[in-house]
Amino acid sequence: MEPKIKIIVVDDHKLFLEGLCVLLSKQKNFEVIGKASNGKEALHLLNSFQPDVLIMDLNMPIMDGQIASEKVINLYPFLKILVLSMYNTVTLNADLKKLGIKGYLPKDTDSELLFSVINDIYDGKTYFKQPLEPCLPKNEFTLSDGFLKKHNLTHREVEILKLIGNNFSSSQIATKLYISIFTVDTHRKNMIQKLNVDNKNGLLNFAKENNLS
Amino acid sequence: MEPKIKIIVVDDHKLFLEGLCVLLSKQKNFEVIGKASNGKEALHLLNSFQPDVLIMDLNMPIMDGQIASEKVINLYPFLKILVLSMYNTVTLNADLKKLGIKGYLPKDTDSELLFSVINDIYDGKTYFKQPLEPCLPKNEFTLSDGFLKKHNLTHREVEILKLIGNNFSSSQIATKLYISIFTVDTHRKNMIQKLNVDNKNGLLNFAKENNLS
DNA sequence: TCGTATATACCGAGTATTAGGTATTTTTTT
DNA sequence: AAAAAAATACCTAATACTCGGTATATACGA
Repeated sequence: MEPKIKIIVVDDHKLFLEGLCVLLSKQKNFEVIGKASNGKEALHLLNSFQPDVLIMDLNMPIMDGQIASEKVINLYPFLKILVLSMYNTVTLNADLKKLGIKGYLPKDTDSELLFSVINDIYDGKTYFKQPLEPCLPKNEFTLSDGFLKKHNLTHREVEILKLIGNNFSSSQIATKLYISIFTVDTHRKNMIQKLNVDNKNGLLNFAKENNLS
Repeated sequence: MEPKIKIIVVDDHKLFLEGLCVLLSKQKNFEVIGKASNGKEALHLLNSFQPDVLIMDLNMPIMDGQIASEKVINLYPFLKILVLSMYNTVTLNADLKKLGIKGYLPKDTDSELLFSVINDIYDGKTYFKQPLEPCLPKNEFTLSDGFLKKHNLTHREVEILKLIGNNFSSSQIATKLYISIFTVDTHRKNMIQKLNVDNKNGLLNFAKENNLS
């Protein structure tokens, strides 16, 4: 029997951390030798334990995953790091590659893919999941009428809300939708009232929290 | 031996979903009888299986957790729903209570608390974790110098960035920090350049993605 | 068909942000 | 002590957002 792949997992969401560890431990060729809730704890752990693969969440308090990864790589250049994250931007993958990280996966992948990527990385390969910008345009289809009713929004308003969430200005939105800037302003104004937020930033937050961007 | 508590888990992050299910299954008085990746799937599942407790994520694509919960409660008024979420706002708990949901927990709680809350809810109690606004002020202490260096930001800039992330206007920030609005503008301008974002909204996004708010 | 909801467009006045600067003081580092 | 970095303050002009309105055409349901 070949030796098990030794893994340390770092994530601040404790439920996710524990769940993931159990999931990995159930695989017969993986062994979770440690877990940490933030970058600092992870560095501490690495003083005592040397894993083959380090699974690291980005977006953690105390010490951000990217910074922690940087430090880890400086200290242990041959340690293979797999990054998990919720957000994915166009430049993120490039940044991670430059850092010397061996792989990236979004948090909504299924476990089978995770397992195979861990094996691949252990074997010296790399794997970077591409962000799917053009795919999943979050069109009308995915928006239930329930969502509209719940927030008392109309289709057109949500359409504009998405554009606001994607950081377009009123005049840009007006151009894009072939309507007057006054109309865009009106819709924005109405949404601010309906959603009970203070200003455009509130709409931006709402869009982000409801995955409208 | 008393009967096990039957549970269905709904979450779009597949890794989290699988991990959580395994975690729950390992407890001897829980039995996971189903899992779903969105509200629609959950409603489908409930046609065939009746759990004692439904664990539901908010913030899902296809069908949002809150809407799904509403529908579920209409169909099965006696089903106990426990909501998990990453974001927590002041009004969220109130909304959930009004809906008839039995409990709320943030996603970074540890498993022990989750287990005990599931038991409590099963026993007819409710549990709503209070949002901790004043706590965790994300002060200078939690911000590593690494973070500053990585993004080439200064302490003062991050201080202002946090306030921008918390939706304060330049003039409000100026008042709060006892400095001129011009100074705030300068810092904002510099950060927009340093972080390579388009405008204030970009800063808002950056703040949000880096947990600065 | 009649009302309601929706989408559209406009006005004015005030406030905020943005993109170019320049420039001084304070703090930190060498 | 000198140099570099950080924080401070100011200017102008353009653009964007906000809040108080009003108003019309169109689509949709009872």
